[in-house]
Amino acid sequence: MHFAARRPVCERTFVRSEATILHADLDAFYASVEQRDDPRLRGRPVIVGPGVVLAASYEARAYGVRSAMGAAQARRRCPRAIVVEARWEAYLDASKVVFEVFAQTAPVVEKLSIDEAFLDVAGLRRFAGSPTDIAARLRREVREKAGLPITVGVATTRLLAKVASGVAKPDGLLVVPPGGELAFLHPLRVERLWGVGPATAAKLYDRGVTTVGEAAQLGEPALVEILGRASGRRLHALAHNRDPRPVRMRRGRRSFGSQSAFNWSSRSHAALDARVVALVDRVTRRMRTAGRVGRTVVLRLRFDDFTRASRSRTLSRPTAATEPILITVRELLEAAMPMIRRQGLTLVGVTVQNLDGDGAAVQLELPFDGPGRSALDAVLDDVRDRYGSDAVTRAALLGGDPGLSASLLPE
DNA sequence: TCTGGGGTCCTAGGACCC
DNA sequence: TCTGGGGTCCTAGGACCC
Repeated sequence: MHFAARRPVCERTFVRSEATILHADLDAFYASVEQRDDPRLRGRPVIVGPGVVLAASYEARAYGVRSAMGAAQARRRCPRAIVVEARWEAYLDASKVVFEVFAQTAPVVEKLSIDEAFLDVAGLRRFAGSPTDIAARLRREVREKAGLPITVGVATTRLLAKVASGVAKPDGLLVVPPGGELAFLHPLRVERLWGVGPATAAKLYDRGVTTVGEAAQLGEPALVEILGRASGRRLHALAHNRDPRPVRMRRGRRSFGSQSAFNWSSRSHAALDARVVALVDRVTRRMRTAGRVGRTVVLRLRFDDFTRASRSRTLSRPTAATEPILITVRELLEAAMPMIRRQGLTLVGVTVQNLDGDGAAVQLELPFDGPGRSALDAVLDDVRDRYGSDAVTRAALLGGDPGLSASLLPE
């Protein structure tokens, strides 16, 4: 017998009787695109670089090559590896094709990065089959249309779907059945959880915690004490497979940044300034293309010993113009010069955040192109594009002269 | 393990206002 | 005049992810 149990509405996002969340993740994405486009690379260890490993094919990973590894070390571990230079346009094109398949598969797609997304397939059973069927078909279609291998995890929560795809990689499909969540999750090592990196793992090891189950047993107060409030609570929730966040369209980005390695050993102030000008130019150009403005300008520095520092200043008005941002960055840089002279410099970066007054009520001004729904739709589309579909419910529309605008209330 | 470039979120202290 | 507590904004740093 199979029927939907009645549950209080407030539990709907917490408890699902069916695993309907898919996490779809392309395998060794950049390397797979290279193998797809050059038959000579198929079945062979491929490293996308150069300089640092951006992606390694599974053949290369078998030799211990990992992304973010230095090229020299990667070559030592796998001398036979073929190193190719990244082709960003090819990756963006491939990603576009894959996301079109996603969009045709589910009504709600949450993009996490160029090569992975969550899909919610709840309510599709009658005309699209079970989530398992849908996931299998998705993998087939990505293979056919994009020529790429993809792994899909299916579960009742986002977290678990992501963990499942991680376990199933490469070129796999793993469904965690409802009721079997904790049995699947608890034996895994804590690093499998989203947000547990080396620093958090080390703190947990100190307390003798190595598996998700052990973390779950520790209890929330103990985890908060070890990791701090937000991280402790989150880890406790995740260890019990409580991930109430629904799959939703992503809200817009929150910053624009650019950085590049820089060697201060030349001791040339002119060279450093030229680099900074180029960074500011790149960032502001991207902002103008996207039609976004920002208020907080951040100068990022990395020193010879790989420690980092940042210096920031918040402008009185948001902007995407090169000049005010460049002036600000130069002032921050001037103030930081003693530190740079003392500690050397290996990287310099510029980030602009606080976009559109982030967090506060946002005014979105659009030209009013006559009465009717078109201007309204344009404003709402803009809100949706920037802040996600759920933000529309928080947008208060203001009619006025000369334009129609929406005020986005803080969450 | 000698390290690229793009992001996100959280914390904590100080300034400032009421 | 002295004082408390709360809220918001800004700045800097840390951890994590792809």
